[in-house]
Amino acid sequence: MLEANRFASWCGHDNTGTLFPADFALLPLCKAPRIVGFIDCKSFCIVGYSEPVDDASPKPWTMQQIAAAAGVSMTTVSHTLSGKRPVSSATALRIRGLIDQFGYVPDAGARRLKSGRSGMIGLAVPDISHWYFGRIARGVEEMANEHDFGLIICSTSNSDPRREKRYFNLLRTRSIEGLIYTASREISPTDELMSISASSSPIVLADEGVAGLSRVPSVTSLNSAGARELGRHLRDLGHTRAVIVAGFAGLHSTIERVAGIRESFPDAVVVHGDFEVQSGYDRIDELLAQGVEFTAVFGCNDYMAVGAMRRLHEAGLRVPQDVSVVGFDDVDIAGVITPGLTTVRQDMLEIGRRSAQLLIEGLDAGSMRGVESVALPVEMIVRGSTGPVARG
Amino acid sequence: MLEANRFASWCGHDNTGTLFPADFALLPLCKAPRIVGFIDCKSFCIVGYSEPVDDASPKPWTMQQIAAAAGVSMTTVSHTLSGKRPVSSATALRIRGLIDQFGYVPDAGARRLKSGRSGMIGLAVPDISHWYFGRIARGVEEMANEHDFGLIICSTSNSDPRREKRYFNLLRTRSIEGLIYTASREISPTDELMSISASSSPIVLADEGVAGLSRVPSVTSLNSAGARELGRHLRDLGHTRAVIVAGFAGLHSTIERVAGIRESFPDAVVVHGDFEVQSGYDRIDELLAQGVEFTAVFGCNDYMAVGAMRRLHEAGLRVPQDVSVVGFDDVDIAGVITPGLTTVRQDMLEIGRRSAQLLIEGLDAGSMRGVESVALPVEMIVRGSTGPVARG
DNA sequence: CTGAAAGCGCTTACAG
DNA sequence: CTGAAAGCGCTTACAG
Repeated sequence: MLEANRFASWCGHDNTGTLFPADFALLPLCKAPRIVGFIDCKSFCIVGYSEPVDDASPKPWTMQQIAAAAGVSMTTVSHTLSGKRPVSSATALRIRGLIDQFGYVPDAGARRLKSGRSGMIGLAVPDISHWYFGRIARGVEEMANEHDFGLIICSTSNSDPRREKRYFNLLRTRSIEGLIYTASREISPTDELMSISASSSPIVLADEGVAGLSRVPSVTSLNSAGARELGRHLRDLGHTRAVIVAGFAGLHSTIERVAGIRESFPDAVVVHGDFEVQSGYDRIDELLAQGVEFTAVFGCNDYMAVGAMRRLHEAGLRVPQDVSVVGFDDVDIAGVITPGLTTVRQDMLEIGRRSAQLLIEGLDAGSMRGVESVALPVEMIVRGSTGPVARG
Repeated sequence: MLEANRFASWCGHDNTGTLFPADFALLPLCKAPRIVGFIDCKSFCIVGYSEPVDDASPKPWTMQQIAAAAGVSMTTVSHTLSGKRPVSSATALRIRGLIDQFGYVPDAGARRLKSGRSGMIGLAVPDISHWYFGRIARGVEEMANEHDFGLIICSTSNSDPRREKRYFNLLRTRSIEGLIYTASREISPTDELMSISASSSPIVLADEGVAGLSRVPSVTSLNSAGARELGRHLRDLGHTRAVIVAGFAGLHSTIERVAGIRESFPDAVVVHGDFEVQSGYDRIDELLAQGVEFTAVFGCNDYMAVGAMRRLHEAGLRVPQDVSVVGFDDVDIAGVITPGLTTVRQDMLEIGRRSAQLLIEGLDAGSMRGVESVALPVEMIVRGSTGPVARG
């Protein structure tokens, strides 16, 4: 009591309610009191708080302090929060009141240390600023949120090795409970992913399966079905000479899409781009220079198709009168450009959602063993970029 | 030794090196040994590991186990890792060897519990799948990575109150050390943000300042300068009758852009959209129906400008011969559509990078007090959507 | 319905 | 150059 003048406030309770001096509720949310002494733990405790230092980050309240203020044990506070065992309603009410008043929030790290669960999942994508991966991310986040998981994003930046390390370390340090991985290029068997996933870690592959990782569940589109449909569409329009601007040669999706198109165009010329507009432009440029003749262009994604259209336009070739062009994905711009791009719509949002769902399923089950891969249906969208082949 | 048959492996060392049985290195990375007994802590320890249960998530190694294997204290292992005090090079070498061999990674949660730092920052954006916010996210992530911070993404989904709660709780639970907040609409003074930021929490506003939060640093574009330039451009082309399809009325950026344009077009009609393509379309539709006459349209962002262009096209009005259209942002499609959209380029990537930089500065300094807001320059990009006003 | 106590896996004064 | 020990803030058997 010698230091009584340092006490700025006190709180007390009897077993029926809680008493606070008027100014107590006005304490800034983040200003943490130190318990300086106990008068009677069952009914009163003295609480002091440090001088107003709203500059440095103030220490948050602890469960210990809530317990002391409520005159109960931490056990009871903990159970009031978790609901894992009954707490008398009077006590619970009092504790909850204190928690609200103090603005107490349990420390996530401490919680995690005991429970072993961080409540976080990770998403590794090549570039979060791409529309395509952004949609996946949004789907993942929606589903994660529905299941009370937080989301940590890691851009792989098209395989920067330092970054690759980083997100797998998130898994290792238990910062995240599971990882959703979206491959951008072929994954070499030497990749860290291979060794990690070999030990049945909680990993789901989104959008792109990886050869040799059959035990890792994946969520992909039915690429072959979509490509087949596009092929038939152009075949039905009378086209016979086609070129395919494919993606990276090692990717599952590329292989599947090329195969699907080839069912209708077995002789189609195949060139490879990198999924960006410029590469579509460049490939068509090269083909034109080489004198290759064609009336149809398959872009393995919309961006390359757009690049192709631009080069055709510059060459004085009209779309679709002279050349028909199709893409894949149905990105936001596909319907905005003129002519609109005929393409196959992938539901990227759903790919993200389902990926998260599979991961969380596995997490809840304690193993990815029973989790099955998913292939989602796609839908052809016919717009103005395709038309009947020119006569003559 | 009665249970010797349960021991699958052992390890030992003398003070010059480490000895392991051949199969030891082949242990799956995540299979954790339990220390079953010590023969001589200074030279040998017996390690057993559980039956091969590659199904359930296996327990990772602990620092305790590394220390035991190396015959040193945890203190020394910890300091070998952190470098916070000298460790004899022989010991350090031995410990590092063990760490590599075991694939040990320190537990992030435990580390955080002691150090009080999670190494994570949060980013709250309305919708991560939008190109615009995706660019910000990417910039934030780049900078965060450079400073060894992880990034947690929270979509605010245009102010779903449940979500709003969630990301501020990340801050409260110490899951993240700081938050970058991108407002999508006007922030009401009753918002949680207001109360949180009032206590000088580590928060940075990206892209959009908020009235009444002067103490919270922000990173924005020079909206008025960009808008002024667009206004002059159209004025120079001879336009006099303009309409402005503005964004949400309460946003700083909207106010600034409208003001900038009005310097050249004080009488411009102002209508408000929601930044989406459809609203640009709808507003022009309404104006045409009302018989409003104009030769120039200012979209407060590119998407609305694109919507406006589409409606004009449908009305048989040519861009730019009959009506000139400008946008703001220079999103990816601005250069792809025909005609290309004249607009003002904002460097969203840099907005993200700088926001993260300010936040991390404040975090390192222990306070946001000295952190100054930033306004980034913008650049007008003239494309085909603007031209001289039609004579007559 | 409630509490005392152990312990999650680290870091860091304190003491050689 | 190194170690024993306290403690970060919780959760959870164990014991009433």
